[in-house]
Amino acid sequence: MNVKDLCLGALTIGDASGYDLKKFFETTFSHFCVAGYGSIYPALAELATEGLVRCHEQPQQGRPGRKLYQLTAAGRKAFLQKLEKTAPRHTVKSDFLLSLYFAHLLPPQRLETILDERIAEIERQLSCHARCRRQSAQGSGEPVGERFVRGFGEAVLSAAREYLRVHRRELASASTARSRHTPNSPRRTLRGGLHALHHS
Amino acid sequence: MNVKDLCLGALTIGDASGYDLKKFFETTFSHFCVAGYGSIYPALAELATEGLVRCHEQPQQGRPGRKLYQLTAAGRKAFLQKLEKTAPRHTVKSDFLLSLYFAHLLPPQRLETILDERIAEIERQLSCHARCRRQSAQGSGEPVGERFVRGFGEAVLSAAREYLRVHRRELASASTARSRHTPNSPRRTLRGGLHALHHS
DNA sequence: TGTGCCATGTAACGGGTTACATGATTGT
DNA sequence: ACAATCATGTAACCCGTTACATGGCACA
Repeated sequence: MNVKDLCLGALTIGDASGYDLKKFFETTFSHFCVAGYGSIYPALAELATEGLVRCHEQPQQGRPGRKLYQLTAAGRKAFLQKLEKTAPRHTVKSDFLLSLYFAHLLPPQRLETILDERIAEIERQLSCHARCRRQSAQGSGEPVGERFVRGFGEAVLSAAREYLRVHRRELASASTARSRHTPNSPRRTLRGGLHALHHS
Repeated sequence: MNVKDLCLGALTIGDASGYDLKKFFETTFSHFCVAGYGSIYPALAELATEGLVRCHEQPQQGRPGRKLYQLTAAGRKAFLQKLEKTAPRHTVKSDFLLSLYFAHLLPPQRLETILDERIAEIERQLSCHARCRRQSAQGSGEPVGERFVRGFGEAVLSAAREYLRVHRRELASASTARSRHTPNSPRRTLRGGLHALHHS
C-alpha cells in the first residue's frame, strides 16, 4: 500500500484536500503509516488523471485555491480490490531497538536519554489516542475498524512502556559496569554463534 | 541508520561475510529491521573503499570465494559516532492495521483470514524468540542489549496477540452485520470530523 | 511583530526491493 | 533426483524524503 492507495482509502471516509489528508493521516493513521506533502500532492494528481478521484477547486482569495478531492466509483472499486489483494504486512523499523542492542557501546548518559525520550514519546502517543477516543465517542459515524485499530495501538504501546519501565535497570547497570572498549577480545566470527539457531 | 551502518554494527560482534550478515539480521534483528542481499553486498563494497572494513577473501572450489569482512578501527569509531548521533526513531508500517481500519469494506471471510494469519505470524516470531533465548542462555558472550531487545519484542508481540484474541469478535460482528455498500450515504467531508482533534 | 496555520506544489536526492545471473554441494 | 543451502553480485525500478518556493490571515 503506497501513498496513492492511502489517499484512496481516506477518501472513502469523506472528501478532502491534500492538506486535509495529511492531517487525517497524522491523527488517525500515525501509529502505522506516514505520508508527507511531497508524496500526497503528486499522488492526488496521478489519481485524478487515472479517473479514480475527481477534483473540485474552490478559489479562495489570497491563498491557493482549495482543491477538494472526491472518490469516483472506479476509485472506490480500485481501493476495494487493493484491500482484498494486498498481503497485510506489519513491520517495525527501529533505530531505538538497534541502539539498545548495542547498549554496551553507549555511554550510560546517552542510554538514559534514549530510554527517557522513548517513554515520553509513548506517553505522547497514548494521550493522543485517549483524546481521539473521547472525541469519537460523541461524534457518530466512526468506522468500526477505527476503534479496533486504536485499541491495538494502545495495547501495544502500554506493553512497551511497561517493559521499558521494568527492565531498563538491567541495561543501565551493565552499561556502567564495564568499559566501552573491550581490549584484546579474541577475534570472533559472527557465524559461529549463529549457526546453531538458523532457519527461523 | 541505513544498511551500511547496520553492517558496521553487526561486524562489531564478529567478522562475517555478506551472507552471514543477512542470516544474522534475520535471526537477531528481524523484528526491527530488514536487509536483503541487494543492499548488503553493495554496502560492504562501499565500506571497504571507505576503509571502514577490511576484506579477507577465502577461495573455495566450485562456489564463489567467501569474503570475510572485518571492522577496522576507523569503522568502529564511525559506528560509535553514528550510535551517539542518530535519533532513535521507532516506526511501524502496517498494511495489516490499515486493512483492519477499513474492516467495514472487507468481506467477512477475508477479515478472518487476515486476523488468523497475523496471529500465526506472531506465534512464529514468538517461538523464534524463545528458541534464541534458550540458545544464548548456554552460549556466553551475548551482548547485554540482546536479551533486552528480545524481551521487548516478546512483550509487544504477546500484547498484540492478546489484543487480537480478545477483540477480534467486535470486528467480525460488525462486518457481517451491515452491507459493504453504504448506498446514498450523505456526502461527508473528512475535515469536519477531524478538525476538533488536531495538533497531536 | 512574529509565530503558526492554511494551502499547494516541484525537483533533486537517497536508498531499498526485486529480479536476474551462476553454480556446486549437502541433505532427503 | 530434487530441494535447500551456500555464496556473490548487478541493474532497473520504485517510491518516499527533504528542501525549496510562495504568501495571506489570525492570534497573541
